[in-house]
Amino acid sequence: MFTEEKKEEKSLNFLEEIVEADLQSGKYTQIITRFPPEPNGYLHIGHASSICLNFGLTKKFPGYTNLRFDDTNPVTEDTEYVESIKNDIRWLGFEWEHELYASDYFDILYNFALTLITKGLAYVDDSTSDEIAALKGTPTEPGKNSPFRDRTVEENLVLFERMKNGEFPDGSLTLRAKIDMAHMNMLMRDPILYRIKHAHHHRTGNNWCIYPMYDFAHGQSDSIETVTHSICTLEFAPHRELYDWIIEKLEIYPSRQYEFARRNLNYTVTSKRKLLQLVQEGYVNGWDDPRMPTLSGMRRRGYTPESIRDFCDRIGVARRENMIDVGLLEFCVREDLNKKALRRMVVLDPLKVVITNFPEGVTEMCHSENNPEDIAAGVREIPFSREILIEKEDFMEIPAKKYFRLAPGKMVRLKGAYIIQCDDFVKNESGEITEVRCSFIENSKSGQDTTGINVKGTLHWVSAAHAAPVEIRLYDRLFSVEDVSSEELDFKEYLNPDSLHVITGYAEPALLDSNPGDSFQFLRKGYFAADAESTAEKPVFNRTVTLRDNWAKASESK
RNA sequence: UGGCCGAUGGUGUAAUGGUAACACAGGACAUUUUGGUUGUCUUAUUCAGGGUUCGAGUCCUUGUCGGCCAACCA
Repeated sequence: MFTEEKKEEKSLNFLEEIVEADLQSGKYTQIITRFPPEPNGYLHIGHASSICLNFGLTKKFPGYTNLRFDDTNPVTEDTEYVESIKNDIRWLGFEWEHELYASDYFDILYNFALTLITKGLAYVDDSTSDEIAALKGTPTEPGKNSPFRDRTVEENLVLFERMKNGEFPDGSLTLRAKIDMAHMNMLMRDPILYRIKHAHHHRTGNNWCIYPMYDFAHGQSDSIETVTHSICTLEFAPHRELYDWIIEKLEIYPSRQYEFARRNLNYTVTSKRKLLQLVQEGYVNGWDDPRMPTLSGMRRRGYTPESIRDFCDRIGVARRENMIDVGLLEFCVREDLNKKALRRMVVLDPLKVVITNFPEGVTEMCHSENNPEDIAAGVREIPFSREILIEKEDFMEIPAKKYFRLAPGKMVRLKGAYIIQCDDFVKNESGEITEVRCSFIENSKSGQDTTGINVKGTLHWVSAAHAAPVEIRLYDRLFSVEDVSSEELDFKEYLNPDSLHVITGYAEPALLDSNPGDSFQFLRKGYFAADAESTAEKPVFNRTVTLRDNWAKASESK
């Protein structure tokens, strides 16, 4: 018997095509990519895409990927971020070849600047920031030369050295490339290469008071590392001309830049500035708040690395603007957790049910599979007794059409236990149903049912006497509009007021056997992960995502 | 009135001059001791006009629409 391996050949994305062509033409025998975060914030779902792209390329083709921190702006950067970034990349499932820092190249970069000055391709400018802006021109008007543009090489060398030595205050002088103030590409109008910042750097301390700009650090860092394919987002496309110019004038290793469109998720913000604001102004409880689209937040929420990688894989990569439905991300995590998560019964909004024909004070053990998708996960014991708890929404005094849960006279299966029939119910003075009275059907116990009765509905339940109260945090999307950037008001105006509800749930005893980070499927309710701070004394579960719910969908549309 | 980059179902990605495919979302049915899962079916004159060609989503051209570019941020 032959089991034919019919692996559907997935077509290459445009970056893979470029790499494959470069490999086939013999331009390279191996490729080198890099993931270049600035350590000024936590990694988010958008970064995951870039990580999967860069590391994915060298997984598919010969070569390796470096982690390089783009730490050229000391005032916003911090080692806290360095650590979280490394942790998140590893959690996602990737390992870099070398851990590198642009700041390691400050000496080399300084010498590159000297080379440019010596070649008459860079000059020290005394202009203020406003003056530089004023002479820059606009996209439709050419700029004008700075009055300091024609200093001699010697003068520039001396001034640049004095800049480095700390003889000038912040913002007083800059080093600029001498290119063309009338260039169509604004970035080529004598871009600033170095600026003065008397600031403490997280790695170089107070060794430097001049720091290179992105354009004078990124391309050269790529070149120093002989990165073959430097992949970045579309907004850097105009920088490519400058990237190439610097490499050409410095006559260094010609790394090449390729751009892809950043991935946008609806109902989500991934701007570092906005995320920082949410954290600093207390709209969320830190970078790892489970509502945050940060990798640390998603981890705490219960997202698995596999599901995030699968998501990145499914959305692909291209060069056009996009808005991806967050529902796809939810689909990915459901699909992964469906295979892995152990099932447990937890009642979130309890209603007491008394089984009137079941003896008082007796506990009977029932059994249920831990995961119907995975027989190897085994079965567990669940105590059953005279008083149980079910969800309020699982009983209706006057059942709606096609409602096949509990209602007067109706029968339902209690998952893993007996079929019960509703005989009566009790209301309080305000008309609220406080108790449902049922009788269980003899010989209908799960696994040994000889009654032949076919019921439409199966409910999750928990024995009242054995129920363990657990804190449950119900999360919903953080924003109530698809795209805050296309709305008129400040993005915080669109925060979803219902993004978090904390309730007490009543769990079957088996749930208590869990550790922080463990994921479970609460039957019929969704996937939940034990919070990082969950303890045996105070168990806390975060809802990762609800289950698909066709009944809720159908009732909504009515 | 500038330059650069884009445009394929509701969404995302394919089709590399030769039958518009896959996934998600939506809809229908079946299965089910989770209204979960699973299975089947279903949803597009490829932004518009013109051109090249036996043949165009793909090449050329014009237009329209969208994004990006004037931080001592990355």
